[in-house]
Amino acid sequence: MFRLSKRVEYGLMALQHLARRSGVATAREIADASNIPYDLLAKVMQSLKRDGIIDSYQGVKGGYALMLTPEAIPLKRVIEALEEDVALTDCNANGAQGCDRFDTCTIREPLGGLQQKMAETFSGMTIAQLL
Amino acid sequence: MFRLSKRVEYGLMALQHLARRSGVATAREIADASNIPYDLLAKVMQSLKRDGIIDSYQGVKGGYALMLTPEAIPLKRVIEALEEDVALTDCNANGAQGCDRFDTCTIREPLGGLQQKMAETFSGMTIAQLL
DNA sequence: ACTAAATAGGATTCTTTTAGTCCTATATTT
DNA sequence: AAATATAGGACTAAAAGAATCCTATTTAGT
Ligand code: SF4
Ligand code: SF4
Repeated sequence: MFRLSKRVEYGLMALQHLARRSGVATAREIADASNIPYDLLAKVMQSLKRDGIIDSYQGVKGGYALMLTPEAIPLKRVIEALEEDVALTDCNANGAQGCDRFDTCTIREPLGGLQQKMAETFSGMTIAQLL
Repeated sequence: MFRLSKRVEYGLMALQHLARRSGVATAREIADASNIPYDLLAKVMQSLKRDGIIDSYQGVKGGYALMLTPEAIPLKRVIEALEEDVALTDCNANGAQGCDRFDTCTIREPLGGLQQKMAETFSGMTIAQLL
């Protein structure tokens, strides 16, 4: 329980790699360096690109590069770029539609506070702290 | 991602219920009150009992009651009583056996720190804060 | 002694999520 | 034109999570 998904782990490794080399790196290069499945990493990179955390260059000599300084990339952003529905509870993620018990639930509000604290923790750590 | 398991949600509801009534309550009563599947709750209660958070009484007029004051039951304990392998990463949960990349992994240590912060968050909130 | 109501716990099944793979299209450099 | 990259859809496999079923044991009350 509470595991970071592989997508997120791979994403962090990739961002760390990019931050260290501060230049362009290909998905293949990163996959080889970190021993992660290329196909999966490719998807992860695409998601990070869509979010605007990294930029991409196609074709030969292409690859990926950071769009921001490592200090400006909190883990929270990385996680949310790679996973939808990041939340402690269904209600927290999708409101009343997320859970039948929404109206009667007696633990919903306190858990909302907890979620808040979690978010702060993940906002407080950045890629810079992985270097 | 990051969802509390149903076991944990149900466990928290049950503990809240017991804390509010400060006496004995049956699994059936709690299940009905909170709209949760009885069979599943029954397992959850057994786990909480094994951990020593609650006590149980068998037979007619039996049920469950808190062994501790609500203030003395941090969420961390509840979660760990109900789930094994609570950790952000496989390595964090099972050490080197948990992951092939253990030796070469470059994000392991920083994530360890993050896990630490998470643990503090969950230690800092107790059942008393659900009342 | 018997019955009813409760916990204890094993085993199994169903569902959902996560991880991984495969294939094709498009862009760009040489 | 060929080689090397990203882009992205579709699919499959594996694992985790949730729920259910069934049987045994304990205990209060009659
Ligand atoms: S409303 Fe209550 S039961 Fe439903 S998801 Fe939120 S916390 Fe869980
Ligand atoms: S060693 Fe690295 S890859 Fe393996 S589980 Fe830990 S963080 Fe993830």
